[in-house]
Amino acid sequence: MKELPKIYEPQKVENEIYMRWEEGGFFNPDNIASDEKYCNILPPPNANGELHIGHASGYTVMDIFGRWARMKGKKTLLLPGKDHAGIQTQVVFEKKLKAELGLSRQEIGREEFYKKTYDFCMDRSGYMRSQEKKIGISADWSREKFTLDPDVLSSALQTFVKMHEDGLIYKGKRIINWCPRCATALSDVEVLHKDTPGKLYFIKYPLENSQTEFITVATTRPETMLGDTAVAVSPDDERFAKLVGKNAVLPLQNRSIPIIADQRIDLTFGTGAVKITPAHDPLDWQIGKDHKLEEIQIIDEKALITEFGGKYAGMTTHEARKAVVKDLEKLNLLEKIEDLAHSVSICERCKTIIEPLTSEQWFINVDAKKYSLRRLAKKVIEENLIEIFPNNFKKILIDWFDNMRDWCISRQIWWGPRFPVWYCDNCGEQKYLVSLEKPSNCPHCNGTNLTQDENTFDTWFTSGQWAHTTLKSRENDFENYYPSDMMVMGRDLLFFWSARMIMLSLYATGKVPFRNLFFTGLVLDKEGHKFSKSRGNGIDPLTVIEKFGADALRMSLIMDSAPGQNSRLYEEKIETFRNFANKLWNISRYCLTQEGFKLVEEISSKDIENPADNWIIYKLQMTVDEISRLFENKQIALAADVLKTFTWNDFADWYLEINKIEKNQKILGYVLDKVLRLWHPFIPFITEHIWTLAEQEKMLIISTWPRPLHDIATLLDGWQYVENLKAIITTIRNVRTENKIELDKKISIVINSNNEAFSKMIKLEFQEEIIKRLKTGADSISYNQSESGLGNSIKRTAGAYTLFINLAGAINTEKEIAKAEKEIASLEKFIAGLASRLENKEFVSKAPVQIISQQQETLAKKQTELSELKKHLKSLS
RNA sequence: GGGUGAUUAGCUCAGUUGGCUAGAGCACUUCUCUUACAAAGAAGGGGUCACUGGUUCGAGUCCAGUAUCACCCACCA
Repeated sequence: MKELPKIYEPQKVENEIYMRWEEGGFFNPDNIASDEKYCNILPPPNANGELHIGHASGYTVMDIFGRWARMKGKKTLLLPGKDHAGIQTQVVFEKKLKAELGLSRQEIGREEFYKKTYDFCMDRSGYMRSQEKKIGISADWSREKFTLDPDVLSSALQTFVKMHEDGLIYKGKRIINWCPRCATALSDVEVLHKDTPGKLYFIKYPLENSQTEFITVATTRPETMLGDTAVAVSPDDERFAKLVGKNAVLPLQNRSIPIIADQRIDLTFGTGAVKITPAHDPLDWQIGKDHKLEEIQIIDEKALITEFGGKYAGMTTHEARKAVVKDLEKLNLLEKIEDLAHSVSICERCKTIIEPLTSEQWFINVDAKKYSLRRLAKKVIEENLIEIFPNNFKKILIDWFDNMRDWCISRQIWWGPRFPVWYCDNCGEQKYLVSLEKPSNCPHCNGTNLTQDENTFDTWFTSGQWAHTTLKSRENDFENYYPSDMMVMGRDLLFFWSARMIMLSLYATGKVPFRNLFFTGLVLDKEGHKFSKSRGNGIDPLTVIEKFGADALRMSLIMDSAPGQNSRLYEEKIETFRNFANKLWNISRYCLTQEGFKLVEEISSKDIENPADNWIIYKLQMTVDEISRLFENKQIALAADVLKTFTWNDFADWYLEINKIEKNQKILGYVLDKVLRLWHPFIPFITEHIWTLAEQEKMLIISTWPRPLHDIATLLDGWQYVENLKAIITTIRNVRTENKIELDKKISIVINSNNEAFSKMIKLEFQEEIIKRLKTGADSISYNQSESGLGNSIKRTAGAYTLFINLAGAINTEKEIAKAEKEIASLEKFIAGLASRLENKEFVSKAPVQIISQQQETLAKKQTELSELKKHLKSLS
């Protein structure tokens, strides 16, 4: 056995291990023969940058479940990919183009821009792929996909064609969210709302044919009055009842506009009268539709005032607001201005203020007669055809579907797939043809000059189909792996992505896209802030991996947090898991350097030679059971915690120490074998590395998950013996520390027990040797069933035994008395509580028998302890 | 305006179907470089589980309400 370093050095082994996994073909499910399958289509990160810690967090969760499934013998497919990320990538790449070449996209033209952006995405994808490998994700790279891959895309566009045939698609002029900077329409979810201090302007609109009467409206956006086509009041508002049906004169524009009544007006807000601008406000647009009002577009797509804005034409909205307010003041029509906190819509990508505009766009009717996307999506969730974890997200998703409005899917950007919609130059835009391929001629007039629709798709239209389109390009994959078992995503993608995937996949395939939907929380910095570029608090996964190793990063991302709950990440935390990895390394180092050591896959009951073997096998059995149960419940953080306790506190702290004295290499090899397997999904690199050092033939990644060990463990008895032994040792150490006795000063111990447990001390020599050598400093141990002549010793209860520890005069009597008194007080209190509970008739009649007998046992034990302690106190004073 | 989550040790957080005196990591105190590991070992100290009620034999856990914080949704002009 070659010399092993004292410190585990992940940097030296991780790359090589990943390469061996890849070359072994273990990520490709085709190489696994099994009837059981497991599939997780990985969420595609945006191919325009690099991985951040949030990606790493999600990937870790996915990989843990994936490796677990693989070890359970399932044909396991983790399918990776990248998203072209329409608007975001265009924003990123335009900036890059400007910074590096000083060019705008208009200057290089649509075709060239698309080509350059594509190359950019390919380049980033390559880099991001290398990052994903560093994290250790066991994905099948031979199946990697990009949302713009021809097969993936064509499958997604077919859904559009089908939807069009089914009447779910319509094109229409409607009010939409317009980002003036991105120069495109946005869907509702791409708009953020930000509370901002603003002003509420009260403007007097003169009544028609009157010099003295006015109706006063309140608005936060006075410039939009240029496009007003009505004033609305509540039908229940008596103040204005007599004005309904009359007209007002729109100041500055001198147009006559009707005063109408509408249920949607809140008579308690402002003056109760609202100016209606159908072209520039969503609610006004609705009201305008219902009252057949004219729409006057006075703000254009660059957020400038149009020709319909009269003398304000060409101004920005900001300039127009100032000018309008000033002019109204001059006319004495501005009644007052109040401060008002209200919420402003901004673009999710560039934070520019959204201008609501009416515009010709493509929409998906999410509640069509023939097929209601949102109702059917809601139904599968209600019926638990998709299990959502944690479950509280289920209600949020259902509520969202209930309130969902039609989905605007057209964008006026260049980066992304164009609509498969064709217009004939002859027939014009009124007649169009939907077809994946460019038609050779127009079905209406046979003309051959056909041009494609300029619009590109909302990026969520294609990524919303990722769950099934990715499986369509290889024969049988769809049949084999759809629906997938697991989908993991950050909770911030709840509406953007999970909702769209459920709707679109359900529609396109008739089946749910996945059976389990697992939401992860956000990863925050040490202070609980989001990681962001502007804050400059980002943690680069690669830097962390370089410093602490991928395994430590993985552990720190999934442990100490509850599912769906946000968690914090910082160096000290990662360090503790790096320390754990090192602990596991040294445990293995000890094992591997033992004479004749090897990993052992199976044992039988006759391999158990001493009580410690018995004990550790029992503990291992409990751990395997517990971890398997927790995995089934998707509680991976708790599973890792249970395993950590077993590894460190049971195996390393006790079994290894005892093993140095009572060697049984077979059990040692067996336990380490199981420990490595159980840890592998969490920390694949170090476990695989140790596995290799142990000269295993097959790699750990494809080894089998430990079975429950009941067949062996049930044969065992007396495992509690070691628990008692631990108590004895701990008690002696404790007494030593309390009395400040140096370890090299030897003490003598008398172990006394007048109960049955004493007779159960199966192997006295074994016990004696261990007590002496496990840092107790005991040099003589004797056993006695009577207490006479032990008055000079410190007396302690340890497990089923009473110890008399003779410190050879070093005893601090005063301290000992104080301690005994304190202990007696707390014991008495505890016993009183327990006794009264056991005397309670209701408790005895209603509580489960198990609980009652447990508590009776405890009571008896504590009562004995108390009386012993009292005797001890008496002997001291 | 609606919703969700959080509130447990000095700090960061676990706590599964309600059940023995509520746990971990970090930090803290004392001791130890003992032949796997000082990135470690040994022994400790530290908590009215935000508050008020309720259900229950039994509540950190379930229910109702209150407070504070965080996040999400929303067409309050």
